Amino acid sequence: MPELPEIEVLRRSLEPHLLGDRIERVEVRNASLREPVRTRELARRAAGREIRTLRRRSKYLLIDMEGEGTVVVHLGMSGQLTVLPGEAPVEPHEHVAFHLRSGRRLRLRDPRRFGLVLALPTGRLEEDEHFAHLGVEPLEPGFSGEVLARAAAGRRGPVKSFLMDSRVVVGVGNIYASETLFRAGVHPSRSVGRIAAARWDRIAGSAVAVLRQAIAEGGTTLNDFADGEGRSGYFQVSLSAYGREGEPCLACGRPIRRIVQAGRSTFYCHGCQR
DNA sequence: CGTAGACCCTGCGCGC
DNA sequence: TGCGCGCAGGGTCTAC
Repeated sequence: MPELPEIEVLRRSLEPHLLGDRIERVEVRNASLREPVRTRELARRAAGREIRTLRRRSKYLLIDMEGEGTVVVHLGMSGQLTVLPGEAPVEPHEHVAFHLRSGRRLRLRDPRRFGLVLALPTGRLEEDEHFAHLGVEPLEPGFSGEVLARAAAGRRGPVKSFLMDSRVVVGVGNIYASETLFRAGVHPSRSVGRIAAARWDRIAGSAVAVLRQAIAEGGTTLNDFADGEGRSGYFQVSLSAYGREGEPCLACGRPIRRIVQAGRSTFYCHGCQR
C-alpha cells in the first residue's frame, strides 16, 4: 500500500495528535508480523514515556520517545496506523495498540502482516540492519541525477527495478517508479547502462515532482490507504500510467501498456517513453 | 558481486 | 451464488 508519500502523509497527519501525548501501555495482540514483535523491548522503550518527535526514513515511520527509544513502524503492503477514541471497538487484524494518556489509542491494523514494529535506541538507528544499507532520501538535498548516475555505474538491469532498489534511493515503490518514468519519458526496460547524464537528471527531477505532488494530494488510495485520521488520499486521480493498462496515454493517446518486471506490474506508454 | 524468482499473508474482484 | 484464479502499494532470501 504505502510508499514514501503515503508514509509522509501519515506522519504529518499523526504529528499534531501524538506530540506531547504519552504511551501508557503497549498491547500486542498478535506478534507475528514480518518479524516477531518483541513486546518486552517495545514496552521498555515506549511505555510510560512521552512522544517527542515523529520522523520518517524511507518507508519507516519513526516515533521518538522520551528517553533513548524510537518506535519504528513499517506498514508493509496493507498496514494502517490510526488514532482512535480509546473506546473504539477492536477490529480484525488489529495487531498492536498503543494506549495513550489522553485516552485515545494508536492502532496498527495489517491484514497481510508484512508490516513491522520495532523499538530501537534513538541515536543508533543508522546502525540497525533495517537502516544501515538504505540509499538517499529523494526529497532531501543531496538527491540528484548525478547521484543516480553514480549508483548506476557498473550495474545492469532495467531502470525501473533500479529506481525501486532502496540501496540506491528510498521510498520509490511500484506506483511511483512507473509514474516517475512516465513523466521522465524513459522506457522502464531501458538498461541503466544506457542512460546518459541528462536523462538521469530528468529521472531525478521527475521523481521529486511526482513524490511532492503525491504528498500534496494526500497520497494514493487504490484500495485502503488512509492517513492517521482515516482519510483517503486522492493522488490516484492524478496517476498517468499506473493501473491504466489499455487506457489512452494522457500525452499521445496510445494505449498504456503493462509488463511484468521482477514480478511486479509496470505501466508505461510505448510512444512517449524511450 | 548483481539480478531474477519464490516466498511471506490475507482479501478482493473477476470469469466461469 | 460459489469457487478458483490472479493480483495487490512491502521486503527478504535463495539460486544462479
